[in-house]
Amino acid sequence: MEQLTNDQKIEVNRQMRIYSQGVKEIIPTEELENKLVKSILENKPLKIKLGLDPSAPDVHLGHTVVLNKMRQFQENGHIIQLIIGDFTGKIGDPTGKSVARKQLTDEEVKHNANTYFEQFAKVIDMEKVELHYNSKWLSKLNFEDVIQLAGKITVARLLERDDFEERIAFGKPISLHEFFYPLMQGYDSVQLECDIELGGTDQYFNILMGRHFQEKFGKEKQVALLMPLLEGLDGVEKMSKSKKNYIGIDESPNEMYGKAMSIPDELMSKYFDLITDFTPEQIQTIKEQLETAELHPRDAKMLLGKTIVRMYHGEVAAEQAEQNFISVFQKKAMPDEIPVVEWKGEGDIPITDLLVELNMLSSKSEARRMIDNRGVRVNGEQIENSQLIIHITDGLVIQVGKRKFVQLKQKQR
RNA sequence: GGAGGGGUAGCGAAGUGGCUAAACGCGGCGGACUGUAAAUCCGCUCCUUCGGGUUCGGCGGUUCGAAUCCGUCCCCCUCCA
Repeated sequence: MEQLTNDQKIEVNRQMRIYSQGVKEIIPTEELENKLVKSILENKPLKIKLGLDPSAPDVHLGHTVVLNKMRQFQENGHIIQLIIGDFTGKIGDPTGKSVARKQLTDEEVKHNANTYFEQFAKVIDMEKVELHYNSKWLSKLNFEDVIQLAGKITVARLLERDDFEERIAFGKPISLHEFFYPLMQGYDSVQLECDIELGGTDQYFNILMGRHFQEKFGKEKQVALLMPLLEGLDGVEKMSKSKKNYIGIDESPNEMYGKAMSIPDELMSKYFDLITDFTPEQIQTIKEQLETAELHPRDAKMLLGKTIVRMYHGEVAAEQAEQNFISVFQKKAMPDEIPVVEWKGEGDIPITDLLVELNMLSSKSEARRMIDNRGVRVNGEQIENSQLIIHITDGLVIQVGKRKFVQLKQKQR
């Protein structure tokens, strides 16, 4: 810090402030500062690593927590290194559940990677990203290399990982190959000489492995920058595709808005913190108003919903989504836009068959139950008889539950 | 290599020959209330042409009848070496 001019000091502090925002943990903070100093003195951008699992390409708001942070680095001229874990993906991150992971073909990996990129482009500048596939170096290691790598870490150290600890405590199996996941991920950092690795707090262990192995290989250690995990719509579990508690950044404005409205109240400020583009001051104000009950939680949520839609679909879509929500869910009107399904058959059909054929429900039994539970409406009218035969007419609106609507359009012949 | 324990619905967990399509809890879904929040209450939670059909790790057998008994295979855990 001493060798810096005043302006440069200010710059370091400015960046430090930005990067610390919303972060759960920086390990260690001083090193991040040192790296920034060095970067400025040598006029050399820092390399920021983000590892990606190639098997689940749907990008949701949970991912944007990290992506937003990436963008901040990018905006200050640092380099993002995206690593597609095509090799690692074959092993499977230890999750306790995925015992054997499906082996992806090269095409699938490519396709998934592209899906990521298209969606990432909504948050970061993909033109300026450095792209790597870790099979490039990992697939070249022979058994001896692997043993040597394994020799640089102790079993006790590996067992510290929460997930392993837990599984041992509960008598759950751990396959040996799972131990290699952190090794490989750590080796990636060695290869790419990463300065900083970003990730969710669930990546704590893996990211620290990067530091460990860099040191063992005589490289400068990377700084771990851990973002909080964003709980999904259920308010309990981490947002994830498999839990179906996510808001995808590709989803339609109405879906996004609606889902935002079902987020538990307690999570409001966290969402504002982590996934909106508001300034810290704006967020602070919202938090205070929520606390003093000046702002109704529902209204805060509407603002959140509108903001999310705006970020991914623009101002106009945001306004429309809000209007749609108000009319459909607050005033219980029909939505403006109902998915239209062409219907080739004509005449009469049992209601249960219709629901299944429209893919609104998965079996006739389910349809029958749904009707018995008063969850089905046709043209706004609640159906009470599951034996009902429906006469198809053009424009018929079928509703299942509160959210699922379909409008029939008779096919012209 | 040896000894023991275990595999039941999305998950946890009862059930050890018919009354079991399988208790109970969680989760999920629908309804009421509301703010598509929380809490609460009610209902549903394998398929079905409503006759029945297919389910309890896989396969085969015993039996009028099997999640339950027998054989075999697969998988998991614990302890000993």
